[in-house]
Amino acid sequence: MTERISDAEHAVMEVLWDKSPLTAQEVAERVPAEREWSANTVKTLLGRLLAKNIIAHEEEGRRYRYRPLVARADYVAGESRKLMDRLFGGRLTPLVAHLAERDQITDQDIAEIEALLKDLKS
Amino acid sequence: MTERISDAEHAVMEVLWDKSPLTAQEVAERVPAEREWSANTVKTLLGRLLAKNIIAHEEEGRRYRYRPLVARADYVAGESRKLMDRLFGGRLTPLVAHLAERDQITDQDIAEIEALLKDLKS
DNA sequence: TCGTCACGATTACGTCTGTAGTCAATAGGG
DNA sequence: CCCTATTGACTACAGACGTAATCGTGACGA
Repeated sequence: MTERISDAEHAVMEVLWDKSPLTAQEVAERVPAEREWSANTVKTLLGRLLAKNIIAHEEEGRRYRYRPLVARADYVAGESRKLMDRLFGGRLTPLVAHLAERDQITDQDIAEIEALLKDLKS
Repeated sequence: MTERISDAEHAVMEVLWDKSPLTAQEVAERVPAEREWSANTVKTLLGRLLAKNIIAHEEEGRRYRYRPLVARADYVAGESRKLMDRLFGGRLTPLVAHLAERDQITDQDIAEIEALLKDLKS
């Protein structure tokens, strides 16, 4: 039942996942510079995330400190699954195969994944 | 420079990637039933995809037949890359690792991917 | 020939998103 | 004690999206 996180909201979440709790101002300072957001924009996004129950805030003097209510790993799992379901019929193999074909996989990737799979077996 | 494909538009694209060219009516018939779209909705989406230059149409008597201008593989590659960049720092290994941890990978997946990687190493 | 139907084009409209300005309260400096 | 700077709340607003009704035109059966 967790509500959708938009792209802009996601940028805010990454900041909070990296470190929390933070004040609105601290979040604004840590958001990637490319975004060039005004402090107000960040506050709006924090407000929307609050309304969606994706973050919480605790009073600290005359301001708030915000912290995530959902774990990054859960979010990431959901997004990964959605992509696999939508584009690869829910299977991981076609995803890996696709990326391999596209030369988006390096020799090092191959070695790392092989090691990973080896650990998983047994 | 290819424009964004929204979620609803993507459902239409899947139909056309599966078979094309198709008339608007044929597309409507083939769209997954869960969507429960009216024929008009499908036509609107076809119109938007046309405007975005993601599909083309050829006149056929008093109607059109629509066909994709972008390959599914290209779209899929773009979406996969976006996900990896956004959530896994652009690396494939963490994606696989994440799914493995989450038990979203089966023994068969492991075997298949191992075979795949073996082929790649030539 | 006339009404109806099949199509694409146009228009509609509420919601979500990205981005930000404005307002009200309050705490701190002078 | 008053002015100002900070901070969260509220408001704004254009563009994308999901979903669809309506309009205009040409084809086709009666």
